[in-house]
Amino acid sequence: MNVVTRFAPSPTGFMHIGSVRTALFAYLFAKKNNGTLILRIEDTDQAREVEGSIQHIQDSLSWLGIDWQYGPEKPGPFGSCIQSERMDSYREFAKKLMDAGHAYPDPYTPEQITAFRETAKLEKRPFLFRDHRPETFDAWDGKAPLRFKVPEIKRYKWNDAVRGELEAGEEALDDFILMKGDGYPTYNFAHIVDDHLMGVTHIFRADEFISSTPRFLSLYDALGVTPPIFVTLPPILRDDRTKKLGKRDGAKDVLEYRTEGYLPEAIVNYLALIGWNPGTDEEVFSQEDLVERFSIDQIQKSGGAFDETKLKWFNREHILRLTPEKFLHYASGFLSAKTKADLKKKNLFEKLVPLMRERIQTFAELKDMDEAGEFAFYAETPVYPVGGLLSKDEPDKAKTATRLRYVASALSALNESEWHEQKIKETIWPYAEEKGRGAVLWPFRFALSGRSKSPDPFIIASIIGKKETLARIEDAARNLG
RNA sequence: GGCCCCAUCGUCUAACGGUUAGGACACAAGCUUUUCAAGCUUGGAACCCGGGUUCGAUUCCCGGUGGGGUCACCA
Repeated sequence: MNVVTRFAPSPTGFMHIGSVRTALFAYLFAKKNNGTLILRIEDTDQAREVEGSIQHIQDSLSWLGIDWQYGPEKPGPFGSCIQSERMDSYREFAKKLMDAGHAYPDPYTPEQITAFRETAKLEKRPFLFRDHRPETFDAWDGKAPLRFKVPEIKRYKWNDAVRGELEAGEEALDDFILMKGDGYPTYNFAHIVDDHLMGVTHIFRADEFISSTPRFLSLYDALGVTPPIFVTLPPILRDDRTKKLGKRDGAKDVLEYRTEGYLPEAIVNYLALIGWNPGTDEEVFSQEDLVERFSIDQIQKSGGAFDETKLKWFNREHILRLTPEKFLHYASGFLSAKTKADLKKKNLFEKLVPLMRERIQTFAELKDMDEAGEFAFYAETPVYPVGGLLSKDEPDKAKTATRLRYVASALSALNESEWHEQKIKETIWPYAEEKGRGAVLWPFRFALSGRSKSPDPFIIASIIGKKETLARIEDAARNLG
């Protein structure tokens, strides 16, 4: 089968984690099967439309590496991928239904409908548009709301690729609106027409649509169209599991994760594992791995919570896998211009990659570290209180100065080719063992960094170089008197 | 409330009738080459409840409970 999937957001704002996951699964499945992914914009509710959303949605998907064959700027053989530009199709199908006796113009005003609903509410029963259907009706003028004349109130059973046999009943069926008073189709109608016209074979959707499936099915029946395969995804819950993740309660714009220093591959990796698993213990995947392994029958039925802590762990795993060049590229976006310039001037930027990499989970942490001055001492001689050099083990100034002078003289014996972390460590270690690690290593490290918390002295020394290392140590010893 | 869906450690999950119920995140302790990270080792931690079916149920069936969803001229 030639697979065609679609992701069909409404342009009502940004994309959150939940909608991204739906898009991702549709993408993975299409890609895996050399199929087609259509990005369809469902903009039939003018009131809710938010300016710029279409671009924002595309930016989000692109950032995540999710690409599509047909979209807002790439019409398909079926025409535009934006519903507001497909009005002719909806009118045509509406007319077809009307002519076949499956639809009729709504004779009531919105006020009357509201009154019906109020009555139902007072009688504590759900409002369904059933016994309000007029005996006879005029031809459709194309302006009045058009209602579907549901052929039969019955129980529907269908098969879902994830959930298996599902059923829902008559309670969901009534003469629902096909075309609204403003001339636009409803979602219920438009998505069915489009999926049909676009040849969609698999609908990846959230599970909130299960309960309205009987409506869709009754419409497919009336249209004489075979429904696509439903692939219903489990919900993503808030981290407290109290409800489905949604824009209303805190779900944020997925692009915010970019600002916060997350890698798109980490987001994709983590999201793929909420509601799907490869059937093995492996967890860290590249996008290519995911495409290769993805399959519908490993999709989960039950909902899963979105846990940002685990996302951070995935982010770290992917940061660890970045090439130094890529790491630097991302890091550049989070370091101050001054820090970058200082480090580059002394040729230290590349040397710091392993150090930076092992200390962060998100790139935003690099920004925090930078602002806290945790990189400044590499390029600039640190200024610090002399007392900081004294360790708990060795509070005596004169003795600390002696230790430092010994370290300096031992290191000065090394030539440039020996100036690397391992050799520096070997040179100092026996002395540190003899005099007490704290008594030697603490002042050594503090002399180089001027900070009570920093990477170890050997790595710092190897980064800033022999000359600078000796200068800093001698300076420290001199200040101690 | 009616209807629908779901149910394994705190969280994400493995198991497709027989396992000491596995892994990962998180957490705790210990180790490690001063500190901060990282790393390593170890540890605690789950089959929602009740009935069936079966030689045997976490697994299959039914009921309950709990959670989620849905009842628009929104999608």
